[in-house]
Amino acid sequence: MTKKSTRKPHPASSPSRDVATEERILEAARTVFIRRGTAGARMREIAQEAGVNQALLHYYFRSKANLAEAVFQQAARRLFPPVIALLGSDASLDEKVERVVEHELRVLLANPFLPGYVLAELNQDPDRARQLVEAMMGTRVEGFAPQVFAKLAAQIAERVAAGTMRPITADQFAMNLISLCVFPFAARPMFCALLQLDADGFAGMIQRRKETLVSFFLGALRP
Amino acid sequence: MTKKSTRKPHPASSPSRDVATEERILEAARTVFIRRGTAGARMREIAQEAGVNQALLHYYFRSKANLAEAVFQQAARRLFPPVIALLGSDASLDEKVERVVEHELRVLLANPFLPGYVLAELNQDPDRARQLVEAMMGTRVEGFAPQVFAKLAAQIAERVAAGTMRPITADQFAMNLISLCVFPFAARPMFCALLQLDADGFAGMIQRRKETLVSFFLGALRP
DNA sequence: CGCCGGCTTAATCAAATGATTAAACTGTTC
DNA sequence: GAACAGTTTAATCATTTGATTAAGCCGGCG
Repeated sequence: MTKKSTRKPHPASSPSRDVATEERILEAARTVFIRRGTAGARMREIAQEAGVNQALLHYYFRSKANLAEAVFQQAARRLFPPVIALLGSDASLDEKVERVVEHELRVLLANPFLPGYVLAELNQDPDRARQLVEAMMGTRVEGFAPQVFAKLAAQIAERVAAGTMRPITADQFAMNLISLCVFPFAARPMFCALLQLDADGFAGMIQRRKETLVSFFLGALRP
Repeated sequence: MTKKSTRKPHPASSPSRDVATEERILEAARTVFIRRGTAGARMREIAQEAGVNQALLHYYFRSKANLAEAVFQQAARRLFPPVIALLGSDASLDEKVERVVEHELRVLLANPFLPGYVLAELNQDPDRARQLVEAMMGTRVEGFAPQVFAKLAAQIAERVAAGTMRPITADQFAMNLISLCVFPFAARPMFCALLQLDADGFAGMIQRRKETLVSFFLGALRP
């Protein structure tokens, strides 16, 4: 069903598959892997979710491990490069804080299960850490981590010297900012249980958080 | 081996097992479940880790699900009640911040993989949320969440009225504090990859964090 | 001793699961 | 429209895995 009437001729390319089907499989794999984790996901469930036969998963991706890696790298590429780019940009520190908070809460509110999935994968499979950096190599996030932190440190030093900020290392600066943005999503089931929130209640709480988090963080940096 | 020479007679108790063996199994189960996650853990690996036969796992615990739940509830009981008790105590807000940070970083430094494991479980199995509150019922954490947050809110309102603190809801106060303490551990593989740290480097970074986190957090609350 | 009951093990089972195979289908080309 | 190449499917395989079974072990007690 949903067959493409216009099919590109692939004269000499290696086995070139139906890109729409491949995307449908990836979409289903995202859903199932994010819901169950890689170890808990079943190829049959992914096939059913995609509305195709199980053998097709192996036709497009060779193995479960390949499919899982594709999903993970895609998730990692969505989560990390934008933040690193923001932190490494030329904006002022205040602007960076504001933009990172705004960007993170907006993106994570639209994908509330991404952080839990990515963190679980990173914790359960030692190889995921390597795949993480590998996923970011392809994104040409100019400079990558070291330069970003060097730049952050320089900005901080400048403002500390000017007396408009209390000293903090770039590492701790970034870690605090990311923690405050991401952890509520990673620990979403915990907070929902403790504060007795449903999905809407959680979203509302994050909305209120948007208002307060920037001033909280900037307030902590005052001298 | 390591047979108990003194064995208690268990006249009318339900099948009472060798408590030392049971503890060895639980210890092994902790290790494997925390390392691989429940879905990724194998009963055979747990048995080998404990140095016993696989059938013994089923003799002491009926099923993998039972064993996994025992490990999870134990981990949850170690992580949550102390923090809730600290937050609900009679100490001042400043003292609470200081004590929570000190307690969390110390406990998590000794068990760096607990947060990742617990969060992964909560995200991958919807039933874990119920088991979480169930685990905390048994600990008689006087008052439980609602009272704790009510008390926090009262303390905050008092200091806000006195002009010594900027307003913040008790929810956000607690969420910020927990996020800053726990997230670096939950995202440990991520930070280790991004900052190129090994286990020692990570521990050192947390040590430095101990010095700065309290003043960072209290600084954010200044009016 | 001899047997009794709880503990432990080796061996095995049945179901689940990732992967493969061979056949059927579909649109394209000549 | 017949042959062809890429795509999709139903059926099946081999392995893994949680769970069970039946027999062995070991100390205590009569």
